Amino acid sequence: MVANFLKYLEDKFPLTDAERELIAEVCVVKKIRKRQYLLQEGDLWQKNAFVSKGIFRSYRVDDKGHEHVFQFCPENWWTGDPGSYFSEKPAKLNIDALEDSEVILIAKEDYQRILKAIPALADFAKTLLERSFVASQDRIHCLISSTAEEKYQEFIKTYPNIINRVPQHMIASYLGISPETLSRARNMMVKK
Amino acid sequence: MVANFLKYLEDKFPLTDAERELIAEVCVVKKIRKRQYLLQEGDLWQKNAFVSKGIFRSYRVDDKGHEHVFQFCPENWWTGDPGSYFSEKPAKLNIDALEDSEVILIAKEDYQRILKAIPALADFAKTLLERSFVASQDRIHCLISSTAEEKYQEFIKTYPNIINRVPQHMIASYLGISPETLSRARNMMVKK
DNA sequence: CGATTCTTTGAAAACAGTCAATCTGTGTGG
DNA sequence: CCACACAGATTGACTGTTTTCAAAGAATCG
Repeated sequence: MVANFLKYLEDKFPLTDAERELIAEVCVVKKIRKRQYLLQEGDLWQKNAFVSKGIFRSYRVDDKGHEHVFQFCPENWWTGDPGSYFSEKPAKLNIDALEDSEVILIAKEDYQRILKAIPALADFAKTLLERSFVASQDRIHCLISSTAEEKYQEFIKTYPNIINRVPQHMIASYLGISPETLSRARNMMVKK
Repeated sequence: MVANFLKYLEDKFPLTDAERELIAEVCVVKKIRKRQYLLQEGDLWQKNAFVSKGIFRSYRVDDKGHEHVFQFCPENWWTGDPGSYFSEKPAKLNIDALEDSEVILIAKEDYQRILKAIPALADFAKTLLERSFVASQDRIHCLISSTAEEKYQEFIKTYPNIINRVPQHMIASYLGISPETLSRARNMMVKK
C-alpha cells in the first residue's frame, strides 16, 4: 500500500498535499509471492523499491555457484541493486521474497523527477545513502575483526527483529560462515 | 599542492576560472610526516581530505586492542571518517601516513558552500559517494565468499598500484587474515 | 500425514591462527 | 661507511577454529 510508504516518509519529514499526490502518482504497487524474484542477476535494475510488506533477501552467486546473502530487507526498508542502479550495468544481485510481500516501485526517471520537485525528499535520499555507506563500513569491520560467534552476536544486536523471520542458514550465509558453525555458535551461547 | 587537486577535479568535469578560485580559497594544504596521525579515534572529523601526495591508511582498533586496516588512500583519493563526518559523532577510525604525505583539507561548512556554488562539483561528490558505497558492497561480497588466497588475489586485481607501497602485514589486516597466512598464500601462488 | 526444508550433531579433514625462531632488508647513529 | 638495531617477512610446529560430509531430528507446509 502506498499509504504505508507515505506514512514512512512523513515520519522523516513533512509533506504537503500536492507533494503526497505527486509521489503517489509515480508509485507502482507490486505483490511478490514467497520465493518469487524481484530481481535476477544479469537484468538491469533501474528503479527504487520500498518494501511495504513482507521481507526480501538479496544475494550473489559466486564462481563456484554458491549463494551468499547480502542483505535482508523487511518492511520499511529499501531494496535493489545499487551497483546496477548507479552504473546502469547488469545486476550482480538476485533478490527474492522470503514471505508473501509487497513493494512500492518508483522508476528511476520518476524518482529523479520527484527528487527535484521535493527538496526535502532529495535530502532524505542523500542521508539514506550516507547511512547505508556507514553501515556497510561497520559490517566490513565486523567481518574482518570478529570470530563466527562475535559476528552472530553483532547481527542479533543490529537486527533483532530479523532473526526470527529468516532461516538460520541464510543468516550464516550473510555472516560468511557455514550453517553448522552458526548452529554450534548458538549452542555455545546458551551454555554460557 | 592545490594545483594537483584542481587538476584532479578538472579531469572529472570542467571548471571556470571563478570556480577554480572559489575552490582554491577554501583549500588548506597540510604536510603529514610518515607515522603522523591525520585523525585519531575519538576526535570529531568534520572536513574533507584529498590526498595530493603520499599514502594514508585508516584503521580501527577492536575490543581486544587489535588494529584492523580499513583502507589505503594514495594520491588522488579521499580519506576521512564518513561515520564521524555524516553523523557528527566521534571518529571510530584512526588515520595515519605511511609515507611523508600531503593533503588538501576543506572544512565541512566550506565544502557545503562550494557544493552549492558549483553544481557540477555536487554531482561529482554524489557520484563519489555512490561509487564508494558500491565498492564497499563488493568488498563485503569478497569477505563473505572467499578464502584467504582469493581475497589476496582480489586485492591485487583491485589495487595493483598499492601492493608495493604498503607493508604486507597491513594488507593481511585489510583482508582480515593473519600476516603468516598471507605470506603462505603468496607462496602457494608463485608455485602454481 | 507425507514431503520438504531446516537445524542439529558427530567425526574427519582442511584451513587459518598463534607462537617462536630465523632471515631479510632498511635506515640510523656512531 | 660500517655496524647495529629494528621492522617486516618467512618458515616450522602446533593449536584451534571452521568447513565438509553424512546422518538424524525437528519443524513447516501443502
